Amino acid sequence: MKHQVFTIPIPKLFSFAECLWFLDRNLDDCMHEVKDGYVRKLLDIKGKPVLIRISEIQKVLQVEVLYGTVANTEAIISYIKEWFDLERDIRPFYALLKKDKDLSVLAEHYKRLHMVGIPNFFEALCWSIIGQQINLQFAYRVKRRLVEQYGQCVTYENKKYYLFPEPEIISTLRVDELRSFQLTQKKAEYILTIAKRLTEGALSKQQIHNLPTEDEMIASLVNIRGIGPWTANYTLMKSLRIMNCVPYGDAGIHHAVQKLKGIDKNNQAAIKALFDAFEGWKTYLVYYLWRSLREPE
DNA sequence: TCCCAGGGGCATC
DNA sequence: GATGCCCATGGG
Repeated sequence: MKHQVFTIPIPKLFSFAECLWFLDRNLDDCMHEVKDGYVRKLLDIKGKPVLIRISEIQKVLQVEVLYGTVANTEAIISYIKEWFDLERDIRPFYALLKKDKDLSVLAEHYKRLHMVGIPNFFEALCWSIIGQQINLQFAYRVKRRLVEQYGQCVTYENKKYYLFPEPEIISTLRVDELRSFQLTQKKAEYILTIAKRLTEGALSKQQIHNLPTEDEMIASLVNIRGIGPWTANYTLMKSLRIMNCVPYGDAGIHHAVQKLKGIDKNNQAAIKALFDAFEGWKTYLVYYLWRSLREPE
């Protein structure tokens, strides 16, 4: 059977190779597979699993539907645009980077890198809670176990591809069932509560997105147990692509500003001043600082 | 052994 | 509102 294939134009300042590098990062993320210049990922398109393969050919993204069929490709295209923050013109951000002699190297090293997001709101929340205060490799293992146990799965060429578990499924679990994935008691409770609120409709991505200001979005999220300022900012940046999110206190940011600008992690005023110079692009500065921590060197 | 990791809640003052 | 403690596991 012949696969559906279509293309998506890409903006001038966009690097698919940088997206792939970010997705791979030898961190063993179970939500996609990166190989030989392409990425495969299972999507939920109108309630049905659809496996896609994305590669770059002659300055367009080529999308191949490997499993499942779609009546029209709009839903897939809009997912990819969101995933890779594809339509954002990042030239103003580069102009700001170049103004700072210590940070201009970021523009040179990670040329045309766009933010790779987590469009699935529940996944973004769970991931940011799982990742709190533990090393990332361990966090990825916990996530993988959870996904492989409760996420919808499609097998293609003898490989398994997963959707992130639905909140409807997670909300029916008991705390001790979640704890068996090596979540702490508290984290298990947090994730369970969030799954229930999403299932009941008391919380949704759209509802948060509809709030008029970023401060109100933060306040609304922080109101939920388990979500503090760090998690709220992380989720807003990765899932809703809000552009002035800074998870202050983040260990990675501390390391990066120390390395690049010699700012001590306790010098909160200097850190705030640094970000304030990137009004409208604070999220991208966070993202590029994190990226700089994983420089192969 | 110790400290820390892409934190947050809670008690205490 | 600031501070200290707890959670829990694994890596360096």
